[in-house]
Amino acid sequence: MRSSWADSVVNSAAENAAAGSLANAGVGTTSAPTRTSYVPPHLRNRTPSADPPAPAYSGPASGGGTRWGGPRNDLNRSGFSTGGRGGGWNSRSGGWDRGKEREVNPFGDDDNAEQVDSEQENTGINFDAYEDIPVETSGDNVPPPVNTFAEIDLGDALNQNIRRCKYVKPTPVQRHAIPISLAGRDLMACAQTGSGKTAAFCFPVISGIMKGQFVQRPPRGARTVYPIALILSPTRELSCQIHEEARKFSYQTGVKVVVAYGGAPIHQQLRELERGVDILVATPGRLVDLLERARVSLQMIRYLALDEADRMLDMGFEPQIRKIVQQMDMPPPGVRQTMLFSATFPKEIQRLATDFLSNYIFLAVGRVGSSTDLIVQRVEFVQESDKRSHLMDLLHAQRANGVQVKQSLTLVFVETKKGADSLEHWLYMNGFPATTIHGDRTQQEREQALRSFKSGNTPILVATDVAARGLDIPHVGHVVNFDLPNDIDDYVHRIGRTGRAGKSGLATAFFNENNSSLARALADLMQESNQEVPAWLSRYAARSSYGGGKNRRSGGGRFGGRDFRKDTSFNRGNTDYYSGGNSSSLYGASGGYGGGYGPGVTSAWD
DNA sequence: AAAAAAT
Repeated sequence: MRSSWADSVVNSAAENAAAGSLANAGVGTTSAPTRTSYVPPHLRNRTPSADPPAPAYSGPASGGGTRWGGPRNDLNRSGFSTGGRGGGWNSRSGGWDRGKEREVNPFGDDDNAEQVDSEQENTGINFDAYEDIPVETSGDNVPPPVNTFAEIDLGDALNQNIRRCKYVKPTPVQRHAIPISLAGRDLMACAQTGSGKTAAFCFPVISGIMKGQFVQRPPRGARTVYPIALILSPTRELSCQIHEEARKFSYQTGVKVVVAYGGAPIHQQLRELERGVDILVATPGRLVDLLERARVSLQMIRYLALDEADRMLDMGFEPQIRKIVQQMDMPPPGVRQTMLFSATFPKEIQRLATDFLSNYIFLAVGRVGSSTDLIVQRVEFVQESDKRSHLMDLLHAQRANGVQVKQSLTLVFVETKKGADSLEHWLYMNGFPATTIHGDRTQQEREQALRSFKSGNTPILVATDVAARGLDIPHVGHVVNFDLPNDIDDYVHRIGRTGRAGKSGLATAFFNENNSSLARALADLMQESNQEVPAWLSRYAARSSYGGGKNRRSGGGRFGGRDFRKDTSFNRGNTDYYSGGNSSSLYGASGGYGGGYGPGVTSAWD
């Protein structure tokens, strides 16, 4: 049985489904297929007279609905009975009772949002660490930030979940991104994970789905589902994590969140989809599969969010993303609302991303604890042949220091999958319980490894870059870059696995001649974040030509990126990007934003 | 050159 709220509201629009592209080929409906054109969300659900032509559907499935949701009184009449569900957003206080018992409580508490669970410590965020974060916004008519959740009308159910999550007040990225998103604007946001970024794009989407009336469902029996929001991420584990968070936020809102990713049996995911989906969280490959099977249609997408957007648009992913966003049945920019989030945003990628955006706002949020350096970064010169024994020394020292194994996890990044396996084996042989996560392992093994690491069962995780981005693993006290990445942005993401949510952390890197191309960027980054830069590293940095190449900091300064529309070298002859009304605002205690790549400015990361 | 992402 379908159980997304949308299904409960209306079961209609057979003619649209029948007319809709490939998705419904062969799916028989009893109504005459009436070709209708796409109706943008802002034009839907007006008064009956403003609606598109009269509903044509008179099939056997229901007593009839209207296309695009129809007027509210109509929803109240037909929708509730067909779904057997109560409530709508206009009668929310009395509504949504059905399904409450059946929805698994993702908080694991007794359903009382007000109850304080003292056992469940630190699920929240250290908000004190966010006080003086610099924030920069640019674009036309930027909506002002909010200071409290109360200022925004997200709805009772969502507010209750916010309390359950112990979010007391919005983080900087939430303060700025939520009003922008609620205003319906497209957004390119440079913000650290672990500071409530997922919530920043989930809250407005959930709230919008709850309040919106853009409802569209295929006729009963059609196996195609029509999510209203799509969230894409570059790794399966990250998609899982976003799904888990989104489920908390949407608990008892009636908004249904489903995740789809590869490496896992597709049938269970298909079953979940058939039960109804409003928000689909997915990795690109599996989504393409679902689209080609016509099990998912993007026709009704109103919100598109790309997490780790710079990764999603880099060489490896770009074709797939273009296919999903531009070559299937997704509404174009300006019709859908698009939000791109990442901790780093190279300018080349920003330019690429404009293909997906419409009159967007750029938002940059400085690093967590920019004034207090929550992550201590160390670089040590270690020859390849000495790396293992050097790592062993670090681990022994850690153990000797009485760092509780269960309390402090160590994440070791290596360059290759083979290298990960062999290092894990060697560690294990030497008495350090370790596991590994990389793309050559089965999905089951990957998820098992992550669970085992998180639980402290194997407090050392050897990982490739599959674990570099977005994963929120509490208690990672130490990130070791056993092999340094070639790109400074990857380094930034990797060390961001520690020092999460305002907590402190340590990052150690093993550097040798093989990494000389990274020297300059690494030295700059460390200096910008007030780290001690070894003299030998500075010498390497001075020797290496800057070249303006890949390792140049994408944003410089305190942010993970700056709005490339302000960079003349990217705008020569393109006055569009200068189109007036560029408003810019700077919040924070660190003084005016200097711009450029000058030294001495605190760096942004993650 | 490596990593990730569908079967």
